[in-house]
Amino acid sequence: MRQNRDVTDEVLELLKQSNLRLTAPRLAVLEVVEHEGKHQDAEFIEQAARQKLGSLSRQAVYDNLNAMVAAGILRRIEPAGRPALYETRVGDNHHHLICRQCHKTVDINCAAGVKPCLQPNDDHDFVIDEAEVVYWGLCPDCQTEN
Amino acid sequence: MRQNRDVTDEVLELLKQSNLRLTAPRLAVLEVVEHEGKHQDAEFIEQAARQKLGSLSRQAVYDNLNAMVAAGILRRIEPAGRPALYETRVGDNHHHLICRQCHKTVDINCAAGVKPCLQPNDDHDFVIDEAEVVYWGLCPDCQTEN
DNA sequence: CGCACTATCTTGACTTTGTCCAGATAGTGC
DNA sequence: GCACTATCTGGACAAAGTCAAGATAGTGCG
Repeated sequence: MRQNRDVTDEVLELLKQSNLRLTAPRLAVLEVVEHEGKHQDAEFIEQAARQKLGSLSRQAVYDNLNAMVAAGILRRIEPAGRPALYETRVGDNHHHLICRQCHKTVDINCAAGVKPCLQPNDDHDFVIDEAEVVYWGLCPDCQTEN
Repeated sequence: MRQNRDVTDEVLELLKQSNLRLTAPRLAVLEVVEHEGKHQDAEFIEQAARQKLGSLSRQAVYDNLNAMVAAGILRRIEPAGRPALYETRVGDNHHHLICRQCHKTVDINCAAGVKPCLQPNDDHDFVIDEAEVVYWGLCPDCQTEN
């Protein structure tokens, strides 16, 4: 089965490079993350991908999400106290802005663009490879609701 | 019972202001977070506080940690994929640097010092109150172990 | 095309981290 | 010393995700 009409050649290439096979569950998960709106959690992805396929195990969803994060095809963000979210925009090291109330999540462009975009004054002799930034606040809708 | 010899008057004042009573479990939890080393998780705090008191329920630990975080006496950080950590240094909006391998966590002074220390180019009309930064890397020990 | 190799999927139990609930206990202000 | 209610206890429960073992199915190669 190759319903890869919705998956770019670039991504197919990435999958191949990581020895990741083109399975129906994998492509379904990928399409959900790419097209069903950004920053979805595993629960949503599971439901949507299962609907596409008819049936799909939870484990296949987690396996695929983990495999594709490891391969650099997806990016995972883990906001404090919330389930992990997945997105396809990788490689530009952008950041995230999350509403404290409704948890709406939007991308924030990173001025530097490359990791680590920030350098601490004192690195404690660590080798730092990433500066992860989460902005917290209230979205326009939640501001007026108070 | 008032074994508050190890708790500063300043903290006692903060507790009082938040209607937080001076209970043995509360003081034990506070002392652990203040003195047993920074950036400990709930599990460690529970063990250490229970040892101080003889017995202590898990729920009391979580209740106290949550209450004191809400009161601004403790700060909670939640590194991706890890249990929450607690620390007493509040009010200076410092950041954290975490080893990807052993999870050693150290404070990173924030240049600005006040929240939000970073402002995105485009705030999407959110009201942003905090920029949370986590630096990820390898600590000196874990660099050499490879 | 057909085979073998092994990545992936399925099912279902399990783990970790933490919350909810109800009743008993104990600080605190007056 | 009392009342008021914050807090503690014990135990069930919940969310998010992992582990394990066997069945299934992509893929490269001949």
